[in-house]
Amino acid sequence: MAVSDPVRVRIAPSPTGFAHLGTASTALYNVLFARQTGGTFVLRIDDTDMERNRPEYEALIYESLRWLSLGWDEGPDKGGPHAPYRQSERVDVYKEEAARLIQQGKAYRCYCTPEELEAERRQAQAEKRAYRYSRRCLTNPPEGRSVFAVRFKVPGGEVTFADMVRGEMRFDAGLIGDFIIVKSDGYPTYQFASPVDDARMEITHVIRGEEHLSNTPYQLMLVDALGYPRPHAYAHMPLILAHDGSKLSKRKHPEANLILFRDQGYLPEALINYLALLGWNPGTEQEIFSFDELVRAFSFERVQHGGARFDWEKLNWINGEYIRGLSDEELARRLKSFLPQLDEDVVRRAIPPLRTRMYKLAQAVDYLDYLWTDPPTPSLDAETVERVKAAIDALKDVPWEAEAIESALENAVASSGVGKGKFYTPLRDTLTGKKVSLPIHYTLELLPKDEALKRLERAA
RNA sequence: GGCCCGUUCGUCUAGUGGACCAGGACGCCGGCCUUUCAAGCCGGAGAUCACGGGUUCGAAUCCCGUACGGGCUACCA
Repeated sequence: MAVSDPVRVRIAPSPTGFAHLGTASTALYNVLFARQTGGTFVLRIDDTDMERNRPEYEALIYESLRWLSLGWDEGPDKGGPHAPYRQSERVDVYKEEAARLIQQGKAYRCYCTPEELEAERRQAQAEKRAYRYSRRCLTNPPEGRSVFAVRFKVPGGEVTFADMVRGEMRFDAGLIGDFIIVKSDGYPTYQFASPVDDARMEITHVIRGEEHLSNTPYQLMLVDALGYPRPHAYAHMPLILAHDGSKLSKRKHPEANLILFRDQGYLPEALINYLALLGWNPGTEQEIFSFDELVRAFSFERVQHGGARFDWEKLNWINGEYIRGLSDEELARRLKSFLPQLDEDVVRRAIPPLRTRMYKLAQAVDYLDYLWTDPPTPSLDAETVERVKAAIDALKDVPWEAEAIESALENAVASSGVGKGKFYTPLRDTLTGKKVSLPIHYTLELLPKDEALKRLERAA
């Protein structure tokens, strides 16, 4: 592959579960690099696991990536010069390549049953040696069997390659046993399909998670055996870790589901910002980055080598920063789907007191649900009831607008002989049924005047 | 077991031989503001740089070893 080739990168998620944080993170780094170099970003669906694939998971990948504005230039839904982009639709390609390898003596059929392989493995373990396939089907194939997988005959030697984050990598392929490239169901394994497609789709830079670092020599041997040019470089990005330091996985960590972030009201641009900072840093003290700033600042040299724990607290802070930075119009627009019970006008009026109080959009519900639910009427002592009555009197003839309400209330407080806290707390309780609310004048104003007065009179 | 990657405040990190008895951010604690809760502002605590050996006048920074964590080693991806 010539160095001057236009950059082509890709992600290859498998639709075996919801789209998760790791997919977003890898996609982000790929997109950043593509935008930075004027390259092309390809989405390839890696659906070679017939047991676990589900079409709805593929739809979720599209939905999640689009939500994050991590759009692709070529993919199953858009087509492109290397279609199809779904591996299940490229089985002929892999079969053809496997046949070529077999013909050239670089791969062979393996008729071993899972039980036989398991026995080999056990044996090796018992003898305390590293397990490698015995090659019995190469040297002494069994007779009369028809079910087979295809194994790559590992040539051994040393495999070296350039990693943009870790530098020159070197692996001893002598330690790698012959591995399966086509499963007995006819579908390719990841180790086979991935490098074949990368080569055929002319991927120039393979940017993926660190879990694939040790897989790279497997794939490079295949690329060489097939006679394809190798990618210019790889970049193995640090893993996102769960709180306990283990790799964030779909099974163990359902909270890594991207759709859940959207549904809780994390802003896509805030999540992107946080993800970029997890494992990479600009070398300056800047923390908040627009997408364009990320495109300009990102570089693989400044990528962390070790995994990073996902920290909700910091994400919450960044998300809050973004929420506070939104215009009233924009915030109202984004809040809409979280507050279907409210008129646009009410949402709009709620924004000034609301915006500094949320670190995620779904919290608006906690502050505003008193507007569409009827709180229980508190039972107040005689003295408190007098104050509520005073509030009603003060409010009765006031224009229903926050400032007017505030000054009317302040007058009532002044002549009540108690402080604001003591005066407002029962009002808040009566109006919302909660101990925490927006400032009392906003709490009142957002409610229709008759409804507000009704609730107060009920308690008085 | 083998191979690979990693290890700086609770967390994310700055740091590439002397300016570091280690800087920033989140979180935490205290104060101010304040009707509650936030936001904002001010201040503070918090890291013997995993450990042990080297190299060097000098090491968080270089080398070796150990420990710990993670990944891969599947007819999962």
